[in-house]
Amino acid sequence: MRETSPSPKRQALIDAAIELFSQEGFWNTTTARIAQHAGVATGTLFTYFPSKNDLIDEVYSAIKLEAMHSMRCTSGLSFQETLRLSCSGYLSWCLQNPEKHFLKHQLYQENAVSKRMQDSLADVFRFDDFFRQAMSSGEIIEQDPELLVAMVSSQLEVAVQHAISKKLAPEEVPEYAETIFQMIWKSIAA
Amino acid sequence: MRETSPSPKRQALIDAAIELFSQEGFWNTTTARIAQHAGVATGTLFTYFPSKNDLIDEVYSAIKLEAMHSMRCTSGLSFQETLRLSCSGYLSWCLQNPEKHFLKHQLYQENAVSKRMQDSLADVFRFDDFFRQAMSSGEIIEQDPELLVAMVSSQLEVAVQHAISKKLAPEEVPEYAETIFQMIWKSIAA
Amino acid sequence: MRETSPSPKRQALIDAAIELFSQEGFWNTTTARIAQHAGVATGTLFTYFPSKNDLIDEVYSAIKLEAMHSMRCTSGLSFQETLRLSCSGYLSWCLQNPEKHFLKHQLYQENAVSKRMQDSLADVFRFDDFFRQAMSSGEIIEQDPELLVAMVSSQLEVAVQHAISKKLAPEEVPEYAETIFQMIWKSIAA
Amino acid sequence: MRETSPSPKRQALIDAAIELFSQEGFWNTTTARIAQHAGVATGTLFTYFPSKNDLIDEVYSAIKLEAMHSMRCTSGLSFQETLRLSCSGYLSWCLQNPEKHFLKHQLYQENAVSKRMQDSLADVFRFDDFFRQAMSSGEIIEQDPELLVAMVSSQLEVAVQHAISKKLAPEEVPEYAETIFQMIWKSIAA
DNA sequence: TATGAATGAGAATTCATTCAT
DNA sequence: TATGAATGAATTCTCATTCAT
Repeated sequence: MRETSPSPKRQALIDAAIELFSQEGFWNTTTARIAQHAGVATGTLFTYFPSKNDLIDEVYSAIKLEAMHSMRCTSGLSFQETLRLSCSGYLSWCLQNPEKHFLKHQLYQENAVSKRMQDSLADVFRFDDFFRQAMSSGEIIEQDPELLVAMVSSQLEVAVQHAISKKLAPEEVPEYAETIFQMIWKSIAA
Repeated sequence: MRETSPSPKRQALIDAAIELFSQEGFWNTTTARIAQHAGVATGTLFTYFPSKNDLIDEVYSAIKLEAMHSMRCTSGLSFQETLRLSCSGYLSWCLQNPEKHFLKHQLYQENAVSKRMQDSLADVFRFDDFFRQAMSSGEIIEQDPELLVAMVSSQLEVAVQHAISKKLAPEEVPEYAETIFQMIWKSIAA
Repeated sequence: MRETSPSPKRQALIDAAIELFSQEGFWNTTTARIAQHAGVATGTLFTYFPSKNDLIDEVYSAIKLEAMHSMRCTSGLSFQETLRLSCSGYLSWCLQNPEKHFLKHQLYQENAVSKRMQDSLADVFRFDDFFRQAMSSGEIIEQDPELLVAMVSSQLEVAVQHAISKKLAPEEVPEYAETIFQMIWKSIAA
Repeated sequence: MRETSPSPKRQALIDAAIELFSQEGFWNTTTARIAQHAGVATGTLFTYFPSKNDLIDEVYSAIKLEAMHSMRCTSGLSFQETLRLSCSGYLSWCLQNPEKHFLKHQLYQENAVSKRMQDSLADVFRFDDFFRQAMSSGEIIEQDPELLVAMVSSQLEVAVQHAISKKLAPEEVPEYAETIFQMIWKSIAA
């Protein structure tokens, strides 16, 4: 099902960057190490990415897109049900890709991602619209949608972090996800 | 009530570091600039802090202590009331010290703070014990106390961030704090 | 009368190099840009020129030859008349090809041209012989012919530079050329 | 008679730069080599000069000032006499400092010197004013003073170059200087 | 011949840290 | 203690040149 990747070296560089950034942190990872880890020459990195910062943008974008994809769910469901599935979908993805989850958080917090890339990604996912709708239909409390989105996101992040640090077994995830969802839902339900 | 600080230069360095780190980011601030901003010679920084990382630990510790102090409240109150006061106290402090709040978050996320310092601070504030108690008295849901503490903390962080970005006026804070507390409380109340 | 050029790509590369070198300077122009500007692949440059330095030699040679050609004049004239025509011819050519004139000077001064190429070109134009003759016939002062040639050349260069910086109009050129020639002639006339 | 130099390392760096630039050319000399040649660490160069370009400006300025100094002569003399002394003074200096003379020319031609520095030096020596005066008193031909200055300068440069390449003996210099002056004078005398 | 992705040896510059004063 | 010039390893990025296709 995978499309022929546009450039194996480019992908190798992104993969290497993800691995090293999440292991050593972004500022402690040199472009030389990334290239080496990707099995290419130092200069090759710069054939694909004009600068280290551009590489970071691409890494962040790639992870963010993948993460967002994990929350996509069938339409036609109620807001509550959609949110439930989104939460559990995201939780599962994070637990299967802990280093990506960590790195996404990290890059964002470190302000390593360019404003340009942040804006371009923000335009793609309009969660606040989704919440606004639920608000007008009286399902959730009346609050700034942006605040609610941020609240829910951060609760999810904490839940992920906790599950990782507790080394939650796969079979425990569904129940854990439901517990978390209940906490989240109680905090925003009308 | 303040004790005579052990060394004005040491404090000047910490203050300069806080200001510059929060303005330019930790990795973009050189020790030379910190010293200069503190009005001392470059070498002097190293008479007080063995390395840049030690300075960061001290900076983090100083901010964290101050932040924690803002949540201290009179004993003899119920858990709910204590939490309510803690939340509003912390929110107020953050809104009055946005750059410190920001920096605390930043340093923590960037893994710039040494494990040693993190552990030593965690020992000082035993929030989980506090939550454990409330749990056994049936006031809040049965969940890993660590998870609950993390959840509540992160919800507070989001609330702060949102208030800052929305430039909340001082007179609006009490009501905002209560709203936030309600959301938090609903998510953990038994 | 022009022979079919041995290779259009080779010529395109030389032309592109002339344009870019004179615009950005030799050391700031990469072989990749030259190739791109010439509409060929980066590697192609090296099928025609073993190295960047060889390209420079060729560029210099091409310009020098063209410049020298502008001074060729009908035989049978007196030394003075020949020199007068040479001066005005060279001046005209320079003013019509300011970037080539500039580049020729530049490459020469920067020692970018190989000794090999410099010698090989010096062999082609035997100006000193021409001056030596005039010297023995008593038309010009007794001095090392090499010195006189260099003097006259440099005076011409200055005249060109000045005309360019003053943006001399085409109709003013003949009079200017004559003025310059008078100065030159006075300095070497017996 | 020498004043205590403001910084021996700074001077050592300038001296090393002069030597290496004139031997290998500016673009082929790395900052590392300059530092090494000056007997200091690589980083030290940048304590004294913010960038390689700033070092070049300083080198050029130092040489230019020294060269100009060689032309200073007692006032109260006629224009012709002043020019004669200037020419011979400059010639002597160049022959005693061939590598500085060469480098000055080189840096100027390569456009390695910043416009800022060129302008600041041009303001110091107002040769054109000097020529303008002689022109109004009828001593030299009526021409753009800038052109005359450039002409005379370039004739001198050629004379220097020639003397160096011919390895003129010191005792031959006075006579050579006079010959050159005669050629120059004839070309501009009224 | 022609291509252009890949190479990797440098290059300029930075900066935490040292140390003689 | 305090200083700040000096250090030099480390970093990002460049670019002439190669070579498999």
